[in-house]
Amino acid sequence: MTNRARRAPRQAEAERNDRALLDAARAVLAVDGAHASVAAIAARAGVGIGSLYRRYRTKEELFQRLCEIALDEYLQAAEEGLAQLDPWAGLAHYVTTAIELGAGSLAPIAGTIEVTEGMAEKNRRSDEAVEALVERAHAAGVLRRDVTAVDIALLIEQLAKSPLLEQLARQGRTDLTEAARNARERINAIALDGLRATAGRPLPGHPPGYELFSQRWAPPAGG
Amino acid sequence: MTNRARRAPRQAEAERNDRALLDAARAVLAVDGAHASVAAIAARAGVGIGSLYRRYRTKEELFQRLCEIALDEYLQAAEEGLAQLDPWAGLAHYVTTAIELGAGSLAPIAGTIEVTEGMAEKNRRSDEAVEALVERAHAAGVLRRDVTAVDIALLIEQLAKSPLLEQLARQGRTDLTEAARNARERINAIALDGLRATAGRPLPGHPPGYELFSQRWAPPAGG
DNA sequence: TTCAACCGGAGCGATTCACTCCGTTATTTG
DNA sequence: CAAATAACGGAGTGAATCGCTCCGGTTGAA
Repeated sequence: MTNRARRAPRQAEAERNDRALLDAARAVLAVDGAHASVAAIAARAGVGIGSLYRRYRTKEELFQRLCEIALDEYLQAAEEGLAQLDPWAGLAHYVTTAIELGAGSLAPIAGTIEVTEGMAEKNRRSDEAVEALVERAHAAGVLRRDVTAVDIALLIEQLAKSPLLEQLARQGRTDLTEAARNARERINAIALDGLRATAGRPLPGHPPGYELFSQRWAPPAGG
Repeated sequence: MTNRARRAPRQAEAERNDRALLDAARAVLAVDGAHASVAAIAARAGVGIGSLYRRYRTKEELFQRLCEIALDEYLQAAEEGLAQLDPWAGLAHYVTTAIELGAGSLAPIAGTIEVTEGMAEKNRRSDEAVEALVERAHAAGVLRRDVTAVDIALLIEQLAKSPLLEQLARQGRTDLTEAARNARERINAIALDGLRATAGRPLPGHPPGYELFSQRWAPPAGG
């Protein structure tokens, strides 16, 4: 009956659109946060809503894909850090890269989507790599002893969101984004210096447990 | 014509409700962020929506009142800091208090409401007090020299929002809020230590200008 | 030239929002 | 105790926005 299937006539365009959608989703999430709408994402990508929904059956599916990509990049950053010879430089590389990554995509949607097995797996491997980074830095005496891997993970999450950049984007003040990015780097540097072994009095309270950090993947209320 | 007007029959209840509304608004803003709805605020206060709208003509009016109260507290924290003899302790007092204040109320609505003259005035006085705190700390040699008052203001804004606490509240995991608060204090302490004169390499880039920070009061896009 | 695959976006139902309107309740006064 | 009235609560309203569907138009390999 059906003739031998033809090849897709506009397949190249489809692939370009897929990349554009993922990039646009990151950009819109960075600005609009958790309220990012599919319409805004499609518009930013220069693509119709229909095309978005041909590739991803639901909004959640798109966000899950985005999450997996971001987790890959987290893991890669941690491994890059381990590959560096200097323990402090390695840790600093991971922290700064993770902050930049989380700001763009992961932070706003963490906890709003269902966790896939692939995400959990990548998360586990990433945690192990960070733990190794921290142990190595401790052993070298460059990281203050009262700081744990969970402290660092929470610090990254705290610094990932950028309220100032979000607001500037909302106001359309693109002329100031460069200055805001500079300011953000300075703040990140301050926080990093607070992690050095030479800096500071003992931290208050007790080291936080892992259960606290892993909550960021848990689904919202009615569970 | 009209007899001499009677006194309000339920005036005491009205005053209690006003306080409850302001407290509830803070609590809801801390959890729901910018999407906090008047219905949620009224419910949290144990008050009907009608009662809220008898006291404040619009949602914005309520938020403006909240902002003015918060700005008073900012200013008070800065003056308390100046009153302390130890320059570092004074600065640390202001920073930690401001973070706590911003987290609860101001940060989510900054930039979404019109700025009243009273707000601008309080903001100006507060800025001056912080500038004095920073100068004193610089003079005493306890604050790293490459940090400016704007850096500190932006650091406070960055640390004010608490994504972890927000998410835990959204999940109803009230059992973990104590642990989260402990973790937050540790992170704040790390950042504070990063400000000490003893800690760290020179900061990257150049000192941010005031125009960047003052943007947080600017209204959204269509201006 | 043909036609399957891909495109874009108007439109749908559901949801949520800020806000209004009005019957009810509670306290003060005589 | 009874009358008067300010403050009460929340169902209801219209507008806005959301995720998603559906379908007529467009493209380009065969």
